[in-house]
Amino acid sequence: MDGKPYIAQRPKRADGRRNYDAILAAARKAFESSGADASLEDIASQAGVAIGTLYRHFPTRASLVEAATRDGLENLVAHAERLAARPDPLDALTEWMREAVVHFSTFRGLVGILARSMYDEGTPSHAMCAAMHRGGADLLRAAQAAGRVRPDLTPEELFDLLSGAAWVREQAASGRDGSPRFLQLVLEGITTRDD
Amino acid sequence: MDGKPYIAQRPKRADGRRNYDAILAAARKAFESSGADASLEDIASQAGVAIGTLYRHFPTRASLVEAATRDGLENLVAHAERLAARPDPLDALTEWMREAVVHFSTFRGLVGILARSMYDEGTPSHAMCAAMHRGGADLLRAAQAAGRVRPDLTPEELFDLLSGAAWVREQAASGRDGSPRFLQLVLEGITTRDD
DNA sequence: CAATTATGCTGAGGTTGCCTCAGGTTGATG
DNA sequence: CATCAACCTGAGGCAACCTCAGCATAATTG
Repeated sequence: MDGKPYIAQRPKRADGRRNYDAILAAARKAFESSGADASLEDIASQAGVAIGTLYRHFPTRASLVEAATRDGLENLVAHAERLAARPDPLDALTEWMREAVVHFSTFRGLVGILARSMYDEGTPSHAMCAAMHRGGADLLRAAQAAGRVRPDLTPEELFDLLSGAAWVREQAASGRDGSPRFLQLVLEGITTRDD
Repeated sequence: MDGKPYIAQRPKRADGRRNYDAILAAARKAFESSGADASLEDIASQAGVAIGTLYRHFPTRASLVEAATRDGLENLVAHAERLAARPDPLDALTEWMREAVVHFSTFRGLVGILARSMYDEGTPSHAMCAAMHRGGADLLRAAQAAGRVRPDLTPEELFDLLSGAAWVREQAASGRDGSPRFLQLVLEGITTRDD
């Protein structure tokens, strides 16, 4: 428990900011094409920067991943808040889950990182994961209150299901993406039957 | 399509067989404690063998993983056949899925390897995956024929669900294993309601 | 029981990726 | 323009991967 975990911050000097941005751009590209274990030295050289500079801005791989995915996940959280206003809470939950699966599988290896961050404070991505947890939990609660989703489902379980779907999508690299159907089955499984 | 993919075979000379077995034992231990990306040099030295010897017997990591998991998965397939004789086909399917999840998550990283092998011939584990596919598909078909499982569920989808559960279990390393509940939710989701 | 041979073993070494840190450079500030 | 904190560089130590030339030995054969 030593204060706050490092969240990469935009540096103050102009050259620092330039490099920070270049590294981030290179990292996004590399992660997307090679997964979360892309070579950091490649990323640095793609960004036109020495390896030490990369480590200055992003002391760990996890911190770089966090920075590279922050925007997308922030959007996801924001979307949850917007969806909460929808008249049909099951619709809202469904749409959000679909979107979440896509964001969770932005690149190979991300779901695993997020899943671990979810319950491990002191991880760079933990704050964002906690925010998503809140957003998802709210949508779930609303759907349950409306009697549309089985009431014994917890947010943790929801995220397990979600992560499972994202993982399936991640594996899908070439061809055959089973995640839409996976999610459909899960959704039909957790909704209450209106007979 | 070049003949058969390498499946590690027990070598002919006595010292060869000794080393083969020692490597396999060391590999099982290492995979279990460090995951599928355990150091091969560590494994070799634990087995009391030079690194070249390990590569002689197992030219790729995948071939070592295959050999290390073969027995367990063979048992799983055999069990599917035994279960097929059960009077209640839903019971049989349920029990087999539970067991499969455990075997799929023998060590961190295995599910991913199996999931990729499932549809990629030319992978060492492909043969075993195909056998499991058959076994699972038979149990599924029986449960569907008995009207106990939704008829539109394909074996591929079943394996996606199964792999998702195993993946969740894999992540559970410390505390919180969500896979039993995951599987329960999935099972309740795919069974037909008898109202 | 050699002699022969195929099978197997060794471990140095090339390659890549990780990460650190001592020393040099430069943007910001007054 | 002088100062200095912020920043950058890249060599180098470490670990893991994988290959291969040369040596060792189990099995076989006469």
